[in-house]
Amino acid sequence: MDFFLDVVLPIPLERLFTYKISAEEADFIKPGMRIAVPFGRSKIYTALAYNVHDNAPVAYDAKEIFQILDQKPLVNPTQLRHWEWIAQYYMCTLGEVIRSALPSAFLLESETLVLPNKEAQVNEMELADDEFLIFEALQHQTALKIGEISDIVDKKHVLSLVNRLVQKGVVVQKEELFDAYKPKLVRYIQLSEEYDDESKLEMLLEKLSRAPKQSQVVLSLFQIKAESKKPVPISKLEKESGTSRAVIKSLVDKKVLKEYHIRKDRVNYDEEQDESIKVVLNEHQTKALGAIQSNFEQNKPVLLHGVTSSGKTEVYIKLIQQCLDQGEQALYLLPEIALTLQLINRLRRYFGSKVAVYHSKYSIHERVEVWNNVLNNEEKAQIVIGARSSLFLPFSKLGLVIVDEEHENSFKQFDPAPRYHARDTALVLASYHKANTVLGSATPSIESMDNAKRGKYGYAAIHSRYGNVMLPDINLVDIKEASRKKKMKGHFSETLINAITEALELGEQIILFQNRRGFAPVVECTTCGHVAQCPNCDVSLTYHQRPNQLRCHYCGYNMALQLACLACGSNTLDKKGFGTEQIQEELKQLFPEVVVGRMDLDTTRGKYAYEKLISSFENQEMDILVGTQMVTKGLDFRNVSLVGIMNADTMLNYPDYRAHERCFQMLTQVAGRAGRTQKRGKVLIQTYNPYHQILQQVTTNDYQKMFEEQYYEREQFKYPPVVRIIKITLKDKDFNKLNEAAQWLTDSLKNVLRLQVLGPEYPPVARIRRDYLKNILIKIPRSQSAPQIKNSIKRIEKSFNAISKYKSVRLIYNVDHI
DNA sequence: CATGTACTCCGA
DNA sequence: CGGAGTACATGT
Repeated sequence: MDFFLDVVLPIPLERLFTYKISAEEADFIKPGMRIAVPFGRSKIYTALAYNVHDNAPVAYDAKEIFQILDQKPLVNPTQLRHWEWIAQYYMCTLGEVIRSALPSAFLLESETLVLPNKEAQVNEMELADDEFLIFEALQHQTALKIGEISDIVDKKHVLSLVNRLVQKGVVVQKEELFDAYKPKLVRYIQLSEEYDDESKLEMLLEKLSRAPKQSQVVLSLFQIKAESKKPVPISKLEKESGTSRAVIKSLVDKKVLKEYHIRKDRVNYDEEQDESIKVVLNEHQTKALGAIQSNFEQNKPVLLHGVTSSGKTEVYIKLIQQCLDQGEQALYLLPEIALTLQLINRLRRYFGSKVAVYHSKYSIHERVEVWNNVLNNEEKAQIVIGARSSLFLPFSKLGLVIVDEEHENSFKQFDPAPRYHARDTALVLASYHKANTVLGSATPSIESMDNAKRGKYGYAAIHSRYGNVMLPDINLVDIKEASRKKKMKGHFSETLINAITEALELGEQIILFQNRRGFAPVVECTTCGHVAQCPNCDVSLTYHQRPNQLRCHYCGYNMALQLACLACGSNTLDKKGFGTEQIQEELKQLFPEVVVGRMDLDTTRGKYAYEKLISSFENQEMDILVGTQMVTKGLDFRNVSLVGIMNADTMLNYPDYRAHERCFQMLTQVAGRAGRTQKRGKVLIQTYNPYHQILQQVTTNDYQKMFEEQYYEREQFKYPPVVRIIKITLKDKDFNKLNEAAQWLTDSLKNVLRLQVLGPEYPPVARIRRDYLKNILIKIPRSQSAPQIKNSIKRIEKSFNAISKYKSVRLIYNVDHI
C-alpha cells in the first residue's frame, strides 16, 4: 500500500499539499513534525505534517518528501487546533499562522548553490566575460550562492548565466538545506590524559621552563581546578593566567592541553531565587484574589480592574504560585512595550529560573531554546512571560493565562496576517487547556468591561493604591487662553514651567509626555508652503535630527535634508511640528542646567537601549524624561513627582471611534507614573479644550462615567462591542481599477449579507508603497453568526477573483479591527 | 533581437 | 510566499 502525507506550508495558501511517503515514514511521522519538502520548481521548504493517510491523489503524482526534520512533534495537537481557530476566525490561512507562530529558525529554506564541475575540462577561451568571472571565482571558493553570483557580475538576473554555465559543463547546481539553529558551544580546556600523574607533570613543567607564558597557563589551570571541580572555559583560563589565546592554542597544538565543547543554553539567568521573599497582600489585594478565585471555580475569565500601582503584580504572583503548585504552566502576556526588565526581574526574584521570557527583541536562537524548554515542559519554562507571540508556544499543561494591560491595542497584530488579537486569542487558548484567565488593567477596554457587566467575565477590583499612596492630583492647563495672553514659551505654559522648576528645586524627577501621532515634525518652506512628500506614499516626509534626513514612516523612503526648497528654491525652510525631539530642544533652552532624556522609537532601537534609558532615569542620572507612549507602560519610578502632558488634543481629535477611550486610557496611565511614594504626585495636562468631557473624566478618575458615555455612543453609532467589525482593505497600483473593484465588492457584500456595509472609503493615508488603498467596513450584530458571514465573504471573494481585471487587486481582511 | 522589467501564474 | 515563465519596453 502507498502512504501519503498532507502538509501545511508556511505560505498564504488555503490548501494542504500531499506528498508520497514510505511505510516506515508513515509509521514514524506524527502531526506537528517538521518535514522538508520540495516545493515549486527547485526549492525546499519546511512544512508541518498534518496527517498521514493512504488516499492517493487523483489529479497529480505526489512528490516524495525530502527529509523528516524532527524526532518528535514540535507542535502539539492543542496548538494545531488553536492555530486552526486563529486561521478561521481571523480569516487567514493556517500557513500564515504557522509562519508567525514558529520561530524563524525552525523554518529552514533551501538555497541554490553553484559548485565547480570538477570532471569537466574547461576551455577558458570559450567563456564569455561574465562566465569567466564566475569560473574564476569558483577556483578560489568551493561554492557560490545565487546572491553572490549576482554581486560578482553586478546583474539582477543571473538565471540565464547560470544555465549557460551548466550547459557548458563548467558548474553544477545543488540545493542545500541550512539548519538555521546552531546550539551555542562554549570552549573548555583540560589537561591531556597523558599528563595525569604527578611525575609526568613535573617533566612537563621542566620542559616548559623556557616558555614562561605557557607554564603560567598550566599552573593557572591547576589553580582553577583546585578551587572547583567544574570544567574550565577557555575564557576563564585566559583571564586567570593573564596570557593570550595564542599561548593556549600553542599548548593545544603541542597536545599538552585538550579543547572540548559543551553545549550551552543561551537563555540562562544568574538571578537566584530568593526564597525569603514573601508576598504579603493587603486587604484590597486579598479581596480581589478571593473574587478571582471564586470566579475560577465557575470557569470564568476574570477582569481585574486595579488603579495604577494598586499592586496587581502581587496578585498575579499568588495566582502563578497556585498554578505551579498544581504542576501546571503559566503564561503572562504583556504588550511589547510594557515588557520591562523591571517586571521580569521582579518575577525572577520570586520564581527564580522557572521564568522564561519570549519576545521579539530576543534572537531567533534564544526563541528556539525557550520553545524547546516549553515543549519539554522543563523546569526553567514553567512560567513564560512574553509578548503576544508567546501564545504560540507548545504548552502542554497550561493552567493560567494572565493578560496584563488588557486594554492595550498593541495586542492586536497589524501587519502580516494573522491579524489576531492576543487577548481574545489567549482566552481561546485558555479554554482549550481548561486554564484560568485573568485580564488586568487600570483602564479596562470597553469590550472587556462590557463582558464583565454582562457576566461573561468575572470582575475583581482594587480601588486604592498600594501602601495607600494617594492618586495623583490632576489639573488641566488651558493653553488656548495662555497663548492668547502670550504666556507660552514654545510648547510650555507658564504653569508647567513653574511646576517643573519647583520639582527640580526639590530634587524630584519629571516625565513629559508627547504623543507624536498626527504631529510628526515636517519641514515646510515658509515662502511657498511646500512640504516634501514621499514619492511612494500619500504622506509628508518627517524630519529626523539624528541622521539629519527626511524619512517616510510608511515605506522607509529617506532623503538628506535639502538646504533649499525643492519647489521654489528659496532657503526659507522651517522645521515645523512637535515631536519629542523638539520638546527636548526647548527644555535645553528653558533649563540649560538640567539633564533631559528622550524615550521614543528612535532612541530605543537596540536590544538594551530601552533598559539603559530606564535604569539611567531610575538612578536619577536624568532629571527629565521626555517620551511617547512608551513612558506610560508599567514603569515604576520612585522619585517622579510631576508628569506633564504637552498636548492632549492630538489624542482627542483622532478620527476613530476609539479615540476617546484611548485618550482616557493613555492619560490615566501616564498620570499613574506620578507620585508612587508617599508624596502625592502632580499631573498637568495642557490642552486647548479644558472642558472636554474625557479630560474632565481623567481629572476626576471617573472610569465608570467614561464607560457609560462611550458605551452609549457605541450603541448609537453601532461600533464594537455592540457589533463586530471586519475591515476589508483593497490594494492596487491602479487608482481607477481599485475604485471600480472596491465598488463592485461593496455592492456584492451589501446584496449578499444584508448587513450594514460602510464604504468604500480612502484611509487617512490613501497610498502606501505605490499602492492605492480603500477600506470597506462590515458590521455584524451580536445576534448573527460570525462564522457563517465569514464563509459568505470568502464566497464573494471567489467571485471577485473570477473577474479577470480585478485579479491584481489584493484583499486584506482585518477581523475585529481596532 | 538581446537584455531588463512588470506581472501573472502556480506549486502536490 | 517566491520562482519562473511571459509579455512588453528599452536600447544597439
